[in-house]
Amino acid sequence: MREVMEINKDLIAASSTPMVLAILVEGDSYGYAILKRVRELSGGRMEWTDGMLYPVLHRLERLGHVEARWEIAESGRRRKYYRITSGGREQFAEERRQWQAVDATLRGIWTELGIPLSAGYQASATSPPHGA
Amino acid sequence: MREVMEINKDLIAASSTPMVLAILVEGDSYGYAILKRVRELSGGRMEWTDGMLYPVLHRLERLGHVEARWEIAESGRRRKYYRITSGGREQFAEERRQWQAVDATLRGIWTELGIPLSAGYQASATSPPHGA
DNA sequence: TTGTCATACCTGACAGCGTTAGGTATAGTG
DNA sequence: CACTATACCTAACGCTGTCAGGTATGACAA
Repeated sequence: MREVMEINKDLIAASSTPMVLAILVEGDSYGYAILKRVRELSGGRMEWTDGMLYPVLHRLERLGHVEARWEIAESGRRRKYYRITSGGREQFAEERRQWQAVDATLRGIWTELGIPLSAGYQASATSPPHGA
Repeated sequence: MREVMEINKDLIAASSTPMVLAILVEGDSYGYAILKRVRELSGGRMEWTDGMLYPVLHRLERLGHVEARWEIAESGRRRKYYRITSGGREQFAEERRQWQAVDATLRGIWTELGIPLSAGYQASATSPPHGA
C-alpha cells in the first residue's frame, strides 16, 4: 500500500517554515523528531528529508526565530533542541496569514469551478512528544 | 489603505501553477488578463509580477499542460492566448491533491494548538472574462 | 567480533524559480 | 507630443529543495 505522496519542492518550501514553527509551538524539539512529527501529522503522506530540514533550522536560528541548545538524552544520544522565540511566534502568525490568504483564493476559484472542497485528511490528534 | 499583502516567494511558487491552471479551466486567457484575474480572485491581496508569470506560462507550454495561440483583439492588440490541455487538467487535479494534503496537515496542527481556523477572505464570485 | 538498523547530526554541487530590472511595441487620451 | 495602460519577453542574482555524501553511536542479531 502506497502511503507517501510526492509533494513538489515549491510546496515543500512554502510549508516548511510554518510547519516547523508550529511544531515548535507545541514544545521544544529536535531535527530527527521533527521529521517524524511531520510524517505523523500528515498521516504518513509527507516525508521530509533531513537534507532539507537542517538548513531550515539553521536559517530559522540565524533569523532569530528559534534558539538552539545541545542536550544528552537518557538514551545517551546528543540532540540539538530548538525553542521558538517571541520573534518566531510573530513570524509563525505572519506565515499563517499568508498561507490562509493564498488558500482562500485557491479555494475560491475551485468553488467557482464547481470542484467540491474535500475535507481531505483529518489530522491526527495525537499529542506531541513534549520537549525535554 | 494598504491592500496588497506581501506573499513570500516560496508561497508564490507553490501556488502559481495551480492558480494559473484553475484560471485556464475557467476559459482561455492570456498573460496580462491572468495577472488581473489573480488580483481579482484574491480580493486585491495578491499582486503577481509579469516577470514571474510569463516563465510560468512558457514552462506549462513546454510541459504540454497548455497550448498557446496568437490572436488580435478587437482593440487591435496582439495577445497570446493559452488553452489548458487534458494533460493540464490532470496536472491541475494533482496540484490540488498536493495542496489539500499540505493544507490539511497545517490546519491539523493549528487546530491542535488551539488556533481558530479563520474562514479568511471570501473569494469573489465574479464570473471570469470568458475566452475568445 | 562483525553487520545492520535506527538514531542524530551536517554539508556541497546542482537545478528550478521568483525578484528585480531592463527591453520592445501599440492604442487611447489630454 | 507626453503619458498611461495594455501586452509581450528576457537576463543576472539569490534562495532553497534534491540528491548524494559524510560522521558517530546505541541496540540487537549472527
